[in-house]
Amino acid sequence: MHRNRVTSRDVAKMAGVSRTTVSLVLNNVQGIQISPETRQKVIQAAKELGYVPDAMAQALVSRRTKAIGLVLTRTHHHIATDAFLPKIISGLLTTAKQHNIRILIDWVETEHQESAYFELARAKRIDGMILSTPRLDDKAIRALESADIPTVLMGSVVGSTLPFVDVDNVAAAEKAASYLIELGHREIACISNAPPEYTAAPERVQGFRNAMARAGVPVNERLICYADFDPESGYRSMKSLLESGERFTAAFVASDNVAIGAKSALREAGLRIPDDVSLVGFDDIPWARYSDPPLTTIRLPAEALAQQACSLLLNLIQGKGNRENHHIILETELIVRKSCKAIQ
Amino acid sequence: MHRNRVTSRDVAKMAGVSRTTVSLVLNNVQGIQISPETRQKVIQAAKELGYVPDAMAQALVSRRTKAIGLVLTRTHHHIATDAFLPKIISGLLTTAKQHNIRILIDWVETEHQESAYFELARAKRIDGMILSTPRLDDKAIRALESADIPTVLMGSVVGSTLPFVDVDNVAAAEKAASYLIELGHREIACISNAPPEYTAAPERVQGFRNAMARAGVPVNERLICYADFDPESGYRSMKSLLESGERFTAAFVASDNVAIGAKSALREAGLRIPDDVSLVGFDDIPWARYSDPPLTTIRLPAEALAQQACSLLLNLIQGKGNRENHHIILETELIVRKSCKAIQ
DNA sequence: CTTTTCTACTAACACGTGTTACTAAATCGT
DNA sequence: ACGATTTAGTAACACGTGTTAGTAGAAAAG
Repeated sequence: MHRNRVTSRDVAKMAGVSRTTVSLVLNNVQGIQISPETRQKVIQAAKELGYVPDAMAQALVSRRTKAIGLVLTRTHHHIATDAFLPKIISGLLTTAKQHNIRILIDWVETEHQESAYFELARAKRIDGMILSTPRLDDKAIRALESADIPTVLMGSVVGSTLPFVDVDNVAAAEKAASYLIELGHREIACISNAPPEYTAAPERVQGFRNAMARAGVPVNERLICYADFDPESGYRSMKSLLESGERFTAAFVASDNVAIGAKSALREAGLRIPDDVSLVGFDDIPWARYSDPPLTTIRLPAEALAQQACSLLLNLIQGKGNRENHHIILETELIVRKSCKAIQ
Repeated sequence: MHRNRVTSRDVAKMAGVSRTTVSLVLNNVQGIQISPETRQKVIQAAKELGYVPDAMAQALVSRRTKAIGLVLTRTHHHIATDAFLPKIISGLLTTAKQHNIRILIDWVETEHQESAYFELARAKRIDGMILSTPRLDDKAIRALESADIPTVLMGSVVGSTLPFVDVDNVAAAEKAASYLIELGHREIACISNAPPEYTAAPERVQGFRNAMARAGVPVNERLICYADFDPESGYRSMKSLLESGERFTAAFVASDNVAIGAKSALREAGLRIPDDVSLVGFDDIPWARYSDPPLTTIRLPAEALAQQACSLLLNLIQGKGNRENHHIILETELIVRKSCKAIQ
C-alpha cells in the first residue's frame, strides 16, 4: 500500500470530527466534554486504521522525547568485556518500561567529551542522561553541572553536585578486607578494579587501607595495584605481583571480572585457592558462584542501582525535588563462599 | 540563563540573514550559491551561540530519526545474565557511530509481541530495527516481513525472507563435535544453549548429530538436552545428565555461559576436566580463556556479527539493494585450549 | 422573551527544521 | 542599451502533533 502513513487527520476524517477532537479523545484529556458516542467513533476509527501517533511530532511539540540516554565513556574494548553491562541495561529497561520510556545508548569518545555531552543535550534527543562509571578527571562533568539537562551519575564523583546512585565503596571494601583479616591473614594483596582515575578504584583501595589500619596491620604498598576492568588486566596484575617476590596469603580483588584473570595467574603459578591464597572478589557477577572454588565476594546490587538511577532521573525530568542533594547509596553484602581459608 | 533554547532563527538574526540561509550553510547544501563572507558569518554565529539543531524537528521533517532499535525479546533475567550482550552493543556502537546513528534499546515482552513491534515501527521512533535471538515460533516475525520498517535478524529463522546475519551453527557445532570424535570419544553428551524454540539451539544439536553420523558413532538420545542461556541452567542440565546414570567421556556445551554452570556440576560430582570428561564450549566469551582449564571452544565473532547487522540495516534504510536475499554468514573457528584430552 | 451558562466541539497557532519556488540585483553577451 | 543569464538570497510551505482561545447551539435562569 502506498498510503502507509496514518495521521491523526485520517482518523479525524474517518470519524467525521476535527483533528483536535481526535487528540483530546486519544490522550484522554480531563476536564473537557466529549459525548460518549463521538468518543467511541474516534476510538473505533483509530483502531481500525491502526493509528499510532508520530513520536517525533509529539516530542517536538511537547519538548519531551520519552527517551533517556545511557552514556558510556569507556573504550570499545572495555565495553565489550564489561560483565556488568547486561545487569545495568536490564535494570534500566525494567524501570523505563514501567514509565513508557525508551533507552538510548550513546558512546562518547574520551577525546571529544566536552562537546559530545553538550551536543547530546542540546539536540534534545533525550530528556535526561545517566553517566556510567565516571572518571575523576572528567572535566565535562563540571560543565554538565551548569547545563540544563537532567543528569544522574552511576558512581560518585567527589566534589560534584550532580545527583548520583552508588554503593559505599569504601565500606564495602572494608568489609571484604576485614573478613580476610578476621581469618588471620596479615599479608594481603589488593588489586583494584580500575585505574585510579575511575572514582570507585581509589575508594575501594581506601576501604582496604581502613580495614588494615583498624586492625593494626601494616600495609605493604608493593602489594597494592590497579587493574583495568577486564580479566586480561587481572591476569597481568596478579602475575606481576607474584613476580615481585612479595609474599601474600590472601588477595582482595575489587572486581570479579578482574578476579577471573587473577585466578588464572595464580593457577599458572601452581598456587591453589584457598589453600595457598585466599581470594575475595567484588560485584558478584553470575560467574562467581559457579567458579572453582565458588568465589567469596561483595554483592553489588547492579540492577537495583540501575533502577534507582532511572527513577531518580525520571523524577528530575518531571521536576520533582530539587536537583541537588539527590544521593542514593545502596547496601552491599559479603557473600561468603569457598575461596577463603583461615590461617592457623 | 533563561533563554536556553537556541534555534536556527537566533543564528539567522545574529548573522543578519534568513533562516533558510542558515540551514543551507550549516548543512553544506551543494549546488547553491552563498558568498564566502555570508557563509562565514553564519558559521561564526552558530558557533558563538552554541547552536545544535533540534533532532526531533529534523526527524519530523526528514522522516529519518537517525536511530536504530536493538530489540530484545527475552526475559528480564536472561538479559541480565547474557554474557554476550556487551559485545553486541560494542559492535553496534562502533558501526553506528561511524554513520552518526544512535542506538535505541527496546524490550518487547513476549505476550505483547505482535502489537509491540508495530507500535515501535509506526511511531517512527527508529529508522529500522535489529531483532536479537529470534524464536522459531515468533509469529510477529511473519508480520514484520510485510511491514514497512527495515528489519535485520541476528540469528536466522527458517522460512523467513527477512535479511539476517548469523554464523553457520550447524557447521560450527559439527566442527566442535568432530574434534571430540577425532580425540577418540564416542560417548558424548550435548547440552544445547537454549530451548528448542530459539533457532540456534536445534541447529547446534543438528551439527552435533551430523558429526556423529558422519563418523558412524551412534547417538545416545538421553545424552542430548537443552539448557536455558544462563549458568544456572547449565548446572542443572549437567547435574541431571550425571544423575541419569548414562556414561559419557566428553560433552559439547553449545554456550560458554552455560558451560560455566556445567563445569561447576562436574566438579561437584568429583569429575576432573579433561581427565574424566572433555569439554568443548561455544561462543568464546572473555571468561573462556581464563577458565580452569582454559576452555576449548568455538569462537563466534559477536562484534563482527553486530557490525555486519548494523551495516546491512543501514543499507536497507538507505534503500540500497533489494530487501530480500540479504543473508550474511560469518565464519567460526575452533579455539583449541586445554579442556579436552584424547582417549587411549 | 432575553440573557446567561453549559455542552460539544473546532479553527488556528506553536514546536524547529528542510526544501521548493520565487525575486531582486548584478553580470554578461551582442 | 537591452534582454538573458547568473548570483545571492528569501518567503512560504510541509512535517504531525498538543493546546489555547473561541463559537454555534441548546439548555437554564431571570
